[in-house]
Amino acid sequence: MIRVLIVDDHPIVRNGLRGAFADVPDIEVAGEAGDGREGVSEAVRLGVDVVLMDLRMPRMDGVRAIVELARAAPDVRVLVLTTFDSESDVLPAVQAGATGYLLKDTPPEDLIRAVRAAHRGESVLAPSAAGQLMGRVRRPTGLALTARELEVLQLVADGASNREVARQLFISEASIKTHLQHVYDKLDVRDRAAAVGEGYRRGLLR
Amino acid sequence: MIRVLIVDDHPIVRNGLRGAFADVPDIEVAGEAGDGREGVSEAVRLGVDVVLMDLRMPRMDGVRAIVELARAAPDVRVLVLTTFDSESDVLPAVQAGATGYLLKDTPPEDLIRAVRAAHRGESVLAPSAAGQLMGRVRRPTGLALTARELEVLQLVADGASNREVARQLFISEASIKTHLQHVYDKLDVRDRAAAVGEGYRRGLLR
DNA sequence: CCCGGCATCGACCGATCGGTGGATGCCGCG
DNA sequence: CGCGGCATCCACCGATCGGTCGATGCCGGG
Repeated sequence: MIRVLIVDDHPIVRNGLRGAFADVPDIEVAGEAGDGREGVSEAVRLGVDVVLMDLRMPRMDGVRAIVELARAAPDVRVLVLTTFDSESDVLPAVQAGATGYLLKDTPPEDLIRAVRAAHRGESVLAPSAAGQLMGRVRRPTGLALTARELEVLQLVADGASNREVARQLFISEASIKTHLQHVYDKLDVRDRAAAVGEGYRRGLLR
Repeated sequence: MIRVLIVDDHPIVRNGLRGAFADVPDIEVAGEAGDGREGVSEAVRLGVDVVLMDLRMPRMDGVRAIVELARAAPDVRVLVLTTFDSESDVLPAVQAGATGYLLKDTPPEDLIRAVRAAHRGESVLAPSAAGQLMGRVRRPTGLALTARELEVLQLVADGASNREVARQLFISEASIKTHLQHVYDKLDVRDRAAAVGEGYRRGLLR
């Protein structure tokens, strides 16, 4: 039995979702919540397996709630269920730890499959949401620093000055400056701090 | 039936593990591999559910194998099973995508439970490994930048100079420098690039 | 009520960095 | 063979940054 919590600020939506699972034998709607804060506490209190989470809500938005939930109950799967016209929150939600991202116009049968999949820990993405992530993942491939440039950037991110990087790589400081200039050009930034920031945001560094 | 792959460079260890699952009805040892590279290809070829992975191996180490596997077969759960005296690889392994981290002195019955748990997507951590992660996760809480300091650091990470940060926050450049000095002290770094790097590594920035 | 943390601001100076315009050698590709 | 990409190196200069004194005002806890 998969225990589900419905978190949405519209009672009508909650009822609709509850109805979608009414005839499903292996899924039980264990509770409902009207905002993010209540969603987190209820998820913990009820010990649910999957949370259906809206994003735009009062008191605490869905992304924030996902973050809190990830800390309070890491085993709980969060399925984001948002309105069809707002697909721009995919990245924050996934980064926050959402297991899936669906739109509210998803057919009930697909929704049921998604809950089962989320319960198994599988990612469930609406096609449009998948596209958002693809673009995010593909970037590192498209924009490539050379091995040397990346090496230099990594050391800079670890706090090394140009001189220290030069010593560690057994080349001159002038070369370091050249490499960094190339990094700045490629990442479209103007200083080392921004380069480090972009490096992390693009997944080049870790 | 949970299909398991054993990846370890010691045949004796592999035999020992295989034996541990001999009388377990819901777990089937689908194959074995002697190094990371073979582990990845066998996991894909056999379509297993859970991989028991050693870390120190020839040709391709376990962490690297986990990374490859996460890309080639994201649904496969990896249970790291390493020697008792080397607990320092917890972070890399978990970051790479390991579902669990156990030591080789784990009793067979616990190991069996761990495989079932991993199959369900639950995290399984040896107590000592859990401690490693706790420390990592607690840091952001324990070491807190003030809201203002974080705000400044975020802007710096986005490429702003001190002057630009000052303008955006409607305060003087001198204050920015002071805030940054405090950030350097708290993060134990000496320049803005390293501060940005530490900020990302500690999860303060995103 | 006083102390400490936080945020704000100023001044000074040396060190470092970023920008520019070069240069060389190696290697692979057409 | 010539071209481009990569890595290496040099010099110069202005801008920025980091380090270190200092200071003020606000606020909340002991």
